[in-house]
Amino acid sequence: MEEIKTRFAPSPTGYIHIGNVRSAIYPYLIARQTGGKFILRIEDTDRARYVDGATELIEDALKWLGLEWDEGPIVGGPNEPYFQSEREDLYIEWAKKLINAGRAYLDETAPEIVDQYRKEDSEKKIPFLYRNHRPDTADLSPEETLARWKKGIPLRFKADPKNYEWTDEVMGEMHTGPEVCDDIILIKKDGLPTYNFAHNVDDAEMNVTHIARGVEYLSSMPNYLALYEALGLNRPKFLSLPHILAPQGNKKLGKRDGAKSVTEYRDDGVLPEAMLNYLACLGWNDGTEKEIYTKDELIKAFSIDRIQNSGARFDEVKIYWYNGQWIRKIADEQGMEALYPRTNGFWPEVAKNEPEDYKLRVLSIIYDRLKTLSDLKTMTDYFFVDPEVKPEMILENKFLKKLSETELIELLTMTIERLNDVKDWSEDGLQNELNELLAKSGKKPAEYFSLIRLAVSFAPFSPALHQTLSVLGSEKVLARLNATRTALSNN
RNA sequence: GGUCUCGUAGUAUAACGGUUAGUACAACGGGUUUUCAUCCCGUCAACGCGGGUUCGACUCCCGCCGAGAUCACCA
Repeated sequence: MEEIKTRFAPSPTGYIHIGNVRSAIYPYLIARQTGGKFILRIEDTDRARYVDGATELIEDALKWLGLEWDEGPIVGGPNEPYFQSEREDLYIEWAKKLINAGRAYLDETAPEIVDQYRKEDSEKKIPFLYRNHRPDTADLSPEETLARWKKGIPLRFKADPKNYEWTDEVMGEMHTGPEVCDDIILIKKDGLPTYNFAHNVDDAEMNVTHIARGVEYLSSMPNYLALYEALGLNRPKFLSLPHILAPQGNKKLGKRDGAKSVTEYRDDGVLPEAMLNYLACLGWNDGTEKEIYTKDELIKAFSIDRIQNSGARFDEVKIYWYNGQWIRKIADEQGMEALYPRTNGFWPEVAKNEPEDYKLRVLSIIYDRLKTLSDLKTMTDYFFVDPEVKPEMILENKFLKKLSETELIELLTMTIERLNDVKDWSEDGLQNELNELLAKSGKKPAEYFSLIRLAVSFAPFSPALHQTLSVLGSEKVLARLNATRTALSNN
């Protein structure tokens, strides 16, 4: 039984955004599911578009998502190197096979001339095919071609115009006619291969069994199949993955649409589990109503034939929903201690020197309000520093505005006096105290609790009152209640 | 223009000839002793159009319409 091998083969032209990372996720899942290998290959044959450091960005994103590769940069493998720019000799070798087979020719036609051909055909309203404009060098014998070929002379494939049929694992049975077969460039003027040639050579060399990539390559398939035949290669399985669509319009999501990099979501406090879960389920489902998948569950449940064949729109609102689910899932299943390390770097500046166990307690009462970890930055200040006292926030509160200032002050006084004597500041203990205070106040819960909540936090929202007070502790609570009472008195 | 692909609510999807067309996000309303959120309950909302085939079509066939991809010495 042949070992399953899949690959992700990005070009180092910048960061990986959520529009293209899915073509890493599905191959990864296929490899893991079958006990096969997942290869990372860097397709850097376009020197003009090469961006320094982009490879690291790609590696970083894959690692964060948990898509570890078995062969590729850093880890090596049996087909090193995994950078196409370092495999130049190999492509030349394979190109010579094509020359010897009479299926490749030298072409020094200037790009301007090619443009001219294109224009002429367009005016004649016939489809532009380069094979209708083959130069004289196309008739040279393999020996002559080989003898004249040197770096700097582009090499073209000699197409075999006919019907092609193949199976796309996602799109189904495909067939095209001879009109789409053309002479594609194999080796460029700079001596490096084009994508069209290099990736086929590499996939063959690396024994890739499943080629997954965006649907934009679907229309190039006949030319690739011609190449397979000319080289005597077996066809792997092909998966054309539909595009992830931009928020507006129906076009493929790209950087121009503001597609964020995968790691930008990491920096915003999205968990990799949530991102992987969401992206995997954007355009795939297992037929059940299950929504939340761990990586292992995805590996187990994934199947190629349930990949959606229409484009799916990326929904930032839903990724945040997934993230909230995952924050709670980790806390509830693995404990707050497991979630806590993930919050590193997401606390407000004022929490910098606070003890870990205190922050852990804050997290434990506020985690179910988080959509992203970075919400901690804006939601927890008052746990670490005394809030600015703003009497108007109390006076204008929808539940409190009907109470007089005198009443408010009396309620605060009553609370301060009672809490002064309380020794048990546990959540349960405070729950009881607050219930008794509420009864004694004669106010509605919304009135009394809102007052105390605002008096100690001056925040638009906060966790349950007894939890908030318990975590803050008697000293802070009493000081803040006093400060608020003083401010109201002076108002 | 040639070739190819796609088409269920605002979004993501289920259904694989017979269901009141299911689910999730969003929106809206309600419930849980305050707020925000979680959680729970509910409401709104979809088969692109037109022909066939069939006792019966979201499902099969044809046409149309709409959307997208591709036609580079970019990948």
